Amino acid sequence: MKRESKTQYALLGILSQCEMNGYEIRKYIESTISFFWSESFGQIYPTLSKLEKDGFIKEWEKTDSNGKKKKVFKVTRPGLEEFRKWMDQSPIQTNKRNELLFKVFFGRHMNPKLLMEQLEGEIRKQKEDLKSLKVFQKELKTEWEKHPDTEYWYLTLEYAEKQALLNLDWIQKVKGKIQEKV
Amino acid sequence: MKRESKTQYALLGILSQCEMNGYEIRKYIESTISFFWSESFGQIYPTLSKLEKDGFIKEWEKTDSNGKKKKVFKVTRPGLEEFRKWMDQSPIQTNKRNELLFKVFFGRHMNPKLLMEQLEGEIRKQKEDLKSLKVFQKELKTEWEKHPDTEYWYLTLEYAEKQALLNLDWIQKVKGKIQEKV
DNA sequence: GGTCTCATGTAAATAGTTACATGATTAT
DNA sequence: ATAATCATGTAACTATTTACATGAGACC
Repeated sequence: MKRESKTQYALLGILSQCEMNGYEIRKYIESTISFFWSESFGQIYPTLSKLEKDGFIKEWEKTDSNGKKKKVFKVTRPGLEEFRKWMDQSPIQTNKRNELLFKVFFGRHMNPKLLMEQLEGEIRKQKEDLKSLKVFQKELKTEWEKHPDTEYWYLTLEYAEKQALLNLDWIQKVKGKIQEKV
Repeated sequence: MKRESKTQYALLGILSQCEMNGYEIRKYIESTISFFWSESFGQIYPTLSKLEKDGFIKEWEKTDSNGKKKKVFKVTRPGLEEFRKWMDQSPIQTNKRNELLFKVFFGRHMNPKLLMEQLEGEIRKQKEDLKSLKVFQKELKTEWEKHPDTEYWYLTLEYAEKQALLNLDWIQKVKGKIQEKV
Protein backbone atom coordinates (compact mmCIF):
# COMPACT_ATOMS: atom_id res chain seq x y z
CA MET A 1 0.00 0.00 0.00
CA LYS A 2 1.20 3.47 -0.85
CA ARG A 3 1.94 5.90 1.90
CA GLU A 4 -0.05 9.07 2.10
CA SER A 5 0.89 12.17 4.00
CA LYS A 6 -1.49 12.94 6.82
CA THR A 7 -0.56 16.60 6.53
CA GLN A 8 -3.06 17.22 3.75
CA TYR A 9 -5.91 15.82 5.82
CA ALA A 10 -4.84 17.78 8.84
CA LEU A 11 -4.96 20.98 6.82
CA LEU A 12 -8.31 20.12 5.28
CA GLY A 13 -9.68 19.37 8.72
CA ILE A 14 -8.42 22.62 10.17
CA LEU A 15 -9.59 24.72 7.23
CA SER A 16 -12.99 23.08 7.37
CA GLN A 17 -13.32 24.45 10.89
CA CYS A 18 -12.17 27.94 10.05
CA GLU A 19 -10.63 29.63 7.02
CA MET A 20 -7.12 30.91 7.53
CA ASN A 21 -3.69 31.35 5.99
CA GLY A 22 -0.61 29.20 6.37
CA TYR A 23 0.82 31.20 9.21
CA GLU A 24 -2.39 30.98 11.16
CA ILE A 25 -2.62 27.24 10.55
CA ARG A 26 0.76 26.88 12.17
CA LYS A 27 -0.32 28.93 15.16
CA TYR A 28 -3.57 27.02 15.42
CA ILE A 29 -1.72 23.72 15.56
CA GLU A 30 0.76 25.00 18.12
CA SER A 31 -1.84 26.48 20.40
CA THR A 32 -4.74 24.11 20.03
CA ILE A 33 -3.90 20.60 18.91
CA SER A 34 -0.21 20.49 19.75
CA PHE A 35 -0.86 17.85 22.38
CA PHE A 36 -1.58 15.33 19.66
CA TRP A 37 -0.40 16.85 16.37
CA SER A 38 2.39 18.87 14.77
CA GLU A 39 3.26 20.31 11.39
CA SER A 40 6.17 22.47 10.25
CA PHE A 41 6.11 25.36 7.78
CA GLY A 42 8.11 23.18 5.42
CA GLN A 43 5.11 20.89 5.26
CA ILE A 44 2.33 23.42 5.46
CA TYR A 45 3.15 25.70 2.55
CA PRO A 46 3.93 23.05 -0.08
CA THR A 47 0.85 21.11 1.01
CA LEU A 48 -1.34 24.19 0.69
CA SER A 49 -0.08 24.66 -2.88
CA LYS A 50 -0.81 21.04 -3.67
CA LEU A 51 -4.29 21.19 -2.19
CA GLU A 52 -5.05 24.34 -4.17
CA LYS A 53 -3.77 22.79 -7.37
CA ASP A 54 -6.02 19.79 -6.73
CA GLY A 55 -8.99 22.08 -6.22
CA PHE A 56 -9.50 21.00 -2.60
CA ILE A 57 -9.00 24.48 -1.21
CA LYS A 58 -9.08 27.93 -2.73
CA GLU A 59 -7.68 31.31 -1.88
CA TRP A 60 -10.16 33.90 -0.74
CA GLU A 61 -10.04 37.59 -0.07
CA LYS A 62 -11.51 38.21 3.33
CA THR A 63 -12.40 41.56 4.82
CA ASP A 64 -12.32 41.55 8.60
CA SER A 65 -14.28 43.68 11.05
CA ASN A 66 -11.76 46.55 10.75
CA GLY A 67 -12.18 46.63 6.99
CA LYS A 68 -8.73 45.17 6.52
CA LYS A 69 -8.17 42.79 3.63
CA LYS A 70 -6.53 39.46 4.11
CA LYS A 71 -5.92 36.32 2.11
CA VAL A 72 -7.15 33.04 3.52
CA PHE A 73 -7.77 29.52 2.29
CA LYS A 74 -11.20 27.97 2.20
CA VAL A 75 -12.07 24.32 1.73
CA THR A 76 -14.06 23.64 -1.43
CA ARG A 77 -16.87 21.12 -1.67
CA PRO A 78 -14.60 18.51 -3.34
CA GLY A 79 -12.05 19.24 -0.63
CA LEU A 80 -14.54 18.53 2.11
CA GLU A 81 -15.58 15.35 0.35
CA GLU A 82 -11.96 14.26 0.05
CA PHE A 83 -11.44 14.89 3.76
CA ARG A 84 -14.55 12.99 4.76
CA LYS A 85 -13.69 10.11 2.48
CA TRP A 86 -10.33 9.75 4.18
CA MET A 87 -11.86 10.11 7.62
CA ASP A 88 -14.44 7.44 6.87
CA GLN A 89 -12.23 4.96 5.12
CA SER A 90 -8.71 5.10 6.42
CA PRO A 91 -8.32 2.94 9.49
CA ILE A 92 -6.76 4.48 12.57
CA GLN A 93 -3.04 3.94 12.66
CA THR A 94 -1.18 3.98 15.91
CA ASN A 95 2.17 5.53 16.30
CA LYS A 96 4.90 3.09 17.00
CA ARG A 97 7.78 4.97 18.53
CA ASN A 98 7.78 5.91 22.16
CA GLU A 99 11.12 7.19 23.33
CA LEU A 100 10.13 7.22 26.97
CA LEU A 101 9.48 3.48 26.87
CA PHE A 102 12.60 2.95 24.82
CA LYS A 103 14.75 4.63 27.42
CA VAL A 104 13.29 2.65 30.27
CA PHE A 105 13.44 -0.63 28.35
CA PHE A 106 17.17 -0.12 27.86
CA GLY A 107 17.43 1.69 31.17
CA ARG A 108 20.11 -0.55 32.65
CA HIS A 109 22.56 1.04 30.24
CA MET A 110 21.92 4.47 31.59
CA ASN A 111 23.53 6.29 34.41
CA PRO A 112 20.73 6.04 37.01
CA LYS A 113 21.24 9.61 38.10
CA LEU A 114 20.85 10.88 34.55
CA LEU A 115 17.83 8.67 34.01
CA MET A 116 16.30 10.21 37.12
CA GLU A 117 16.95 13.67 35.71
CA GLN A 118 15.31 12.82 32.42
CA LEU A 119 12.31 11.37 34.22
CA GLU A 120 12.02 14.51 36.29
CA GLY A 121 12.10 16.54 33.10
CA GLU A 122 9.23 14.43 31.85
CA ILE A 123 7.30 15.01 35.04
CA ARG A 124 7.68 18.76 34.68
CA LYS A 125 6.50 18.56 31.08
CA GLN A 126 3.47 16.48 32.00
CA LYS A 127 2.53 18.83 34.79
CA GLU A 128 2.71 21.81 32.48
CA ASP A 129 0.57 19.96 29.99
CA LEU A 130 -1.98 19.25 32.68
CA LYS A 131 -2.14 22.91 33.55
CA SER A 132 -2.77 24.05 30.00
CA LEU A 133 -5.30 21.27 29.50
CA LYS A 134 -7.24 22.66 32.44
CA VAL A 135 -7.20 26.09 30.82
CA PHE A 136 -8.46 24.62 27.56
CA GLN A 137 -11.23 22.78 29.33
CA LYS A 138 -12.40 25.97 30.98
CA GLU A 139 -12.29 27.85 27.69
CA LEU A 140 -14.31 25.17 25.97
CA LYS A 141 -16.95 25.28 28.65
CA THR A 142 -17.32 29.03 28.48
CA GLU A 143 -16.42 30.60 25.13
CA TRP A 144 -17.00 27.62 22.90
CA GLU A 145 -20.01 26.00 24.42
CA LYS A 146 -22.21 26.50 21.37
CA HIS A 147 -19.72 25.34 18.77
CA PRO A 148 -20.84 22.15 16.99
CA ASP A 149 -17.44 20.57 17.61
CA THR A 150 -17.20 21.23 21.34
CA GLU A 151 -18.24 17.77 22.34
CA TYR A 152 -15.51 16.15 20.23
CA TRP A 153 -12.85 18.59 21.38
CA TYR A 154 -13.75 17.94 24.96
CA LEU A 155 -13.30 14.22 24.53
CA THR A 156 -9.77 14.71 23.22
CA LEU A 157 -8.95 16.94 26.17
CA GLU A 158 -10.16 14.23 28.50
CA TYR A 159 -7.94 11.71 26.77
CA ALA A 160 -4.93 13.98 26.99
CA GLU A 161 -5.60 14.54 30.66
CA LYS A 162 -5.88 10.85 31.43
CA GLN A 163 -2.73 10.23 29.44
CA ALA A 164 -0.80 12.84 31.38
CA LEU A 165 -1.98 11.39 34.66
CA LEU A 166 -1.02 7.89 33.57
CA ASN A 167 2.42 9.15 32.58
CA LEU A 168 2.94 10.92 35.88
CA ASP A 169 1.83 7.91 37.83
CA TRP A 170 4.03 5.55 35.92
CA ILE A 171 7.09 7.77 35.91
CA GLN A 172 6.83 8.05 39.69
CA LYS A 173 6.85 4.29 39.88
CA VAL A 174 9.89 4.06 37.62
CA LYS A 175 11.62 6.69 39.71
CA GLY A 176 11.01 4.59 42.79
CA LYS A 177 12.75 1.64 41.17
CA ILE A 178 15.67 3.67 39.87
CA GLN A 179 16.16 5.48 43.17
CA GLU A 180 17.49 2.28 44.69
CA LYS A 181 20.32 2.25 42.16
CA VAL A 182 21.54 5.83 42.33
CA MET B 1 19.64 21.28 15.94
CA LYS B 2 20.38 18.46 13.55
CA ARG B 3 18.08 15.50 13.36
CA GLU B 4 19.46 12.14 14.20
CA SER B 5 17.93 8.83 13.32
CA LYS B 6 16.86 6.86 16.35
CA THR B 7 17.29 3.66 14.36
CA GLN B 8 21.01 3.49 15.06
CA TYR B 9 20.44 3.69 18.80
CA ALA B 10 17.67 1.14 18.65
CA LEU B 11 20.02 -1.28 16.92
CA LEU B 12 22.88 -0.58 19.33
CA GLY B 13 20.51 -1.15 22.25
CA ILE B 14 19.21 -4.40 20.87
CA LEU B 15 22.64 -5.71 19.95
CA SER B 16 23.96 -4.78 23.37
CA GLN B 17 21.39 -7.19 24.80
CA CYS B 18 22.12 -10.01 22.43
CA GLU B 19 24.22 -10.42 19.30
CA MET B 20 22.24 -11.18 16.17
CA ASN B 21 21.88 -10.58 12.45
CA GLY B 22 19.61 -8.14 10.65
CA TYR B 23 16.86 -10.63 10.12
CA GLU B 24 16.80 -11.53 13.78
CA ILE B 25 16.77 -7.88 14.79
CA ARG B 26 13.64 -7.42 12.75
CA LYS B 27 12.02 -10.43 14.39
CA TYR B 28 13.10 -9.26 17.81
CA ILE B 29 11.48 -5.89 17.27
CA GLU B 30 8.30 -7.42 15.93
CA SER B 31 7.93 -9.95 18.68
CA THR B 32 9.28 -8.10 21.69
CA ILE B 33 9.22 -4.32 21.50
CA SER B 34 6.61 -3.82 18.79
CA PHE B 35 4.25 -2.26 21.29
CA PHE B 36 6.47 0.80 21.41
CA TRP B 37 8.92 0.56 18.52
CA SER B 38 9.22 -0.39 14.87
CA GLU B 39 11.88 -0.62 12.19
CA SER B 40 11.76 -1.82 8.60
CA PHE B 41 14.40 -3.80 6.70
CA GLY B 42 14.98 -0.72 4.58
CA GLN B 43 16.24 0.99 7.71
CA ILE B 44 17.90 -1.94 9.43
CA TYR B 45 20.37 -3.09 6.78
CA PRO B 46 21.75 0.31 5.74
CA THR B 47 22.03 1.30 9.39
CA LEU B 48 23.94 -1.89 10.21
CA SER B 49 26.41 -1.06 7.42
CA LYS B 50 26.81 2.46 8.73
CA LEU B 51 27.34 1.30 12.30
CA GLU B 52 29.94 -1.20 11.16
CA LYS B 53 31.74 1.42 9.10
CA ASP B 54 31.82 3.67 12.17
CA GLY B 55 33.28 0.85 14.24
CA PHE B 56 30.28 0.72 16.59
CA ILE B 57 29.45 -2.88 15.76
CA LYS B 58 31.39 -5.70 14.14
CA GLU B 59 30.55 -8.88 12.36
CA TRP B 60 31.30 -12.04 14.21
CA GLU B 61 31.32 -15.72 13.35
CA LYS B 62 29.29 -17.52 15.90
CA THR B 63 29.08 -21.28 16.37
CA ASP B 64 25.83 -22.36 17.94
CA SER B 65 25.09 -25.41 20.09
CA ASN B 66 24.59 -27.62 16.99
CA GLY B 67 28.03 -26.66 15.69
CA LYS B 68 26.48 -24.58 12.95
CA LYS B 69 28.19 -21.40 11.90
CA LYS B 70 26.37 -18.13 11.70
CA LYS B 71 27.19 -14.49 11.20
CA VAL B 72 26.03 -12.02 13.81
CA PHE B 73 26.76 -8.45 14.81
CA LYS B 74 28.31 -7.53 18.13
CA VAL B 75 28.48 -4.12 19.73
CA THR B 76 32.05 -2.89 20.20
CA ARG B 77 33.23 -0.93 23.21
CA PRO B 78 33.04 2.41 21.33
CA GLY B 79 29.59 1.36 20.16
CA LEU B 80 28.41 0.79 23.70
CA GLU B 81 29.85 4.12 24.72
CA GLU B 82 28.09 5.85 21.85
CA PHE B 83 24.82 4.24 22.87
CA ARG B 84 25.19 5.20 26.50
CA LYS B 85 26.20 8.72 25.61
CA TRP B 86 23.00 9.13 23.62
CA MET B 87 20.90 7.53 26.33
CA ASP B 88 22.39 9.80 28.98
CA GLN B 89 22.32 13.04 27.07
CA SER B 90 19.48 13.10 24.61
CA PRO B 91 16.29 14.26 26.30
CA ILE B 92 13.17 12.21 25.88
CA GLN B 93 11.14 13.32 22.93
CA THR B 94 7.45 12.65 22.77
CA ASN B 95 5.71 11.66 19.65
CA LYS B 96 3.32 14.21 18.37
CA ARG B 97 0.93 12.50 16.04
CA ASN B 98 -1.99 10.56 17.37
CA GLU B 99 -4.43 9.58 14.68
CA LEU B 100 -7.02 8.30 17.12
CA LEU B 101 -7.25 11.74 18.73
CA PHE B 102 -7.18 13.38 15.34
CA LYS B 103 -10.17 11.41 14.17
CA VAL B 104 -12.18 12.17 17.25
CA PHE B 105 -11.20 15.84 17.24
CA PHE B 106 -12.56 16.16 13.72
CA GLY B 107 -15.19 13.53 14.43
CA ARG B 108 -18.18 15.67 13.46
CA HIS B 109 -17.09 15.31 9.86
CA MET B 110 -17.32 11.56 10.00
CA ASN B 111 -20.21 9.32 9.33
CA PRO B 112 -21.05 8.30 12.93
CA LYS B 113 -21.61 4.71 11.91
CA LEU B 114 -18.19 4.51 10.30
CA LEU B 115 -16.59 6.20 13.27
CA MET B 116 -18.19 3.57 15.47
CA GLU B 117 -16.72 0.86 13.30
CA GLN B 118 -13.26 2.35 13.48
CA LEU B 119 -13.53 2.65 17.23
CA GLU B 120 -14.60 -0.95 17.47
CA GLY B 121 -11.59 -1.90 15.39
CA GLU B 122 -9.44 -0.04 17.90
CA ILE B 123 -11.08 -1.88 20.75
CA ARG B 124 -10.29 -5.22 19.17
CA LYS B 125 -6.70 -4.17 18.64
CA GLN B 126 -6.32 -3.03 22.23
CA LYS B 127 -7.80 -6.23 23.56
CA GLU B 128 -5.41 -8.31 21.51
CA ASP B 129 -2.55 -6.20 22.78
CA LEU B 130 -3.68 -6.77 26.32
CA LYS B 131 -3.71 -10.51 25.77
CA SER B 132 -0.18 -10.63 24.41
CA LEU B 133 1.04 -8.32 27.13
CA LYS B 134 -0.25 -10.84 29.66
CA VAL B 135 1.70 -13.57 27.91
CA PHE B 136 4.84 -11.44 27.97
CA GLN B 137 4.40 -10.71 31.64
CA LYS B 138 4.14 -14.40 32.42
CA GLU B 139 7.22 -15.17 30.34
CA LEU B 140 9.21 -12.50 32.09
CA LYS B 141 8.27 -13.84 35.47
CA THR B 142 9.26 -17.39 34.61
CA GLU B 143 11.91 -17.73 31.92
CA TRP B 144 13.61 -14.36 32.27
CA GLU B 145 13.53 -13.82 35.99
CA LYS B 146 17.28 -13.76 36.38
CA HIS B 147 18.06 -11.47 33.47
CA PRO B 148 19.57 -8.15 34.57
CA ASP B 149 17.08 -6.25 32.42
CA THR B 150 13.92 -7.95 33.66
CA GLU B 151 12.98 -5.16 36.00
CA TYR B 152 13.12 -2.55 33.23
CA TRP B 153 11.24 -4.72 30.78
CA TYR B 154 8.53 -5.34 33.30
CA LEU B 155 8.03 -1.63 33.82
CA THR B 156 7.46 -1.09 30.12
CA LEU B 157 4.92 -3.90 30.07
CA GLU B 158 3.08 -2.26 32.91
CA TYR B 159 3.01 1.00 31.02
CA ALA B 160 1.70 -0.67 27.90
CA GLU B 161 -0.98 -2.40 29.92
CA LYS B 162 -2.14 0.78 31.58
CA GLN B 163 -2.12 2.51 28.22
CA ALA B 164 -4.29 -0.18 26.66
CA LEU B 165 -6.74 0.01 29.55
CA LEU B 166 -6.89 3.79 29.27
CA ASN B 167 -7.55 3.50 25.55
CA LEU B 168 -10.31 0.95 26.04
CA ASP B 169 -11.94 2.99 28.74
CA TRP B 170 -11.83 6.18 26.73
CA ILE B 171 -12.98 4.63 23.49
CA GLN B 172 -15.98 3.19 25.28
CA LYS B 173 -16.83 6.66 26.45
CA VAL B 174 -16.49 8.08 22.96
CA LYS B 175 -18.66 5.29 21.63
CA GLY B 176 -21.32 6.26 24.13
CA LYS B 177 -21.33 9.80 22.81
CA ILE B 178 -21.35 8.79 19.17
CA GLN B 179 -24.06 6.21 19.68
CA GLU B 180 -26.59 9.00 20.17
CA LYS B 181 -25.89 10.28 16.67
CA VAL B 182 -26.01 7.10 14.65
C1' DG C 1 15.24 53.79 13.59
C1' DG C 2 14.74 49.41 15.48
C1' DT C 3 12.41 45.46 16.90
C1' DC C 4 8.60 42.36 16.89
C1' DT C 5 5.10 39.82 14.81
C1' DC C 6 2.99 38.63 10.47
C1' DA C 7 3.64 36.16 6.31
C1' DT C 8 5.42 33.04 2.60
C1' DG C 9 8.32 30.23 0.89
C1' DT C 10 12.47 27.06 -0.62
C1' DA C 11 16.72 24.06 -0.55
C1' DA C 12 19.12 20.61 1.48
C1' DA C 13 19.35 17.07 4.20
C1' DT C 14 17.53 13.32 6.69
C1' DA C 15 14.25 9.70 7.79
C1' DG C 16 11.48 6.16 6.69
C1' DT C 17 8.41 2.84 3.93
C1' DT C 18 7.30 -0.11 0.22
C1' DA C 19 8.20 -3.02 -3.26
C1' DC C 20 11.19 -5.73 -5.47
C1' DA C 21 15.11 -9.01 -6.34
C1' DT C 22 17.74 -12.82 -5.06
C1' DG C 23 19.32 -16.94 -3.17
C1' DA C 24 20.12 -20.38 0.73
C1' DT C 25 18.34 -23.63 3.90
C1' DT C 26 14.80 -26.35 6.16
C1' DA C 27 10.67 -28.86 6.66
C1' DT C 28 6.94 -31.75 4.55
C1' DA D 1 9.74 -31.24 -5.33
C1' DT D 2 7.90 -27.59 -3.33
C1' DA D 3 6.64 -24.58 0.03
C1' DA D 4 8.06 -21.95 3.97
C1' DT D 5 11.26 -19.58 6.38
C1' DC D 6 15.86 -17.60 6.68
C1' DA D 7 18.67 -13.97 5.02
C1' DT D 8 20.43 -9.68 2.73
C1' DG D 9 19.95 -6.02 0.33
C1' DT D 10 18.60 -1.92 -2.90
C1' DA D 11 15.88 1.55 -5.58
C1' DA D 12 12.32 4.53 -5.75
C1' DC D 13 9.53 7.10 -3.46
C1' DT D 14 7.39 9.66 0.21
C1' DA D 15 7.57 12.34 4.37
C1' DT D 16 9.44 15.58 7.34
C1' DT D 17 12.59 18.77 9.60
C1' DT D 18 15.85 22.43 9.75
C1' DA D 19 17.77 26.37 8.37
C1' DC D 20 17.71 30.06 5.59
C1' DA D 21 15.90 34.07 2.84
C1' DT D 22 12.88 37.72 2.29
C1' DG D 23 9.78 41.39 2.96
C1' DA D 24 5.58 43.90 4.93
C1' DG D 25 3.36 46.17 8.49
C1' DA D 26 2.76 47.38 13.45
C1' DC D 27 4.51 49.23 17.67
C1' DC D 28 7.45 52.11 20.48
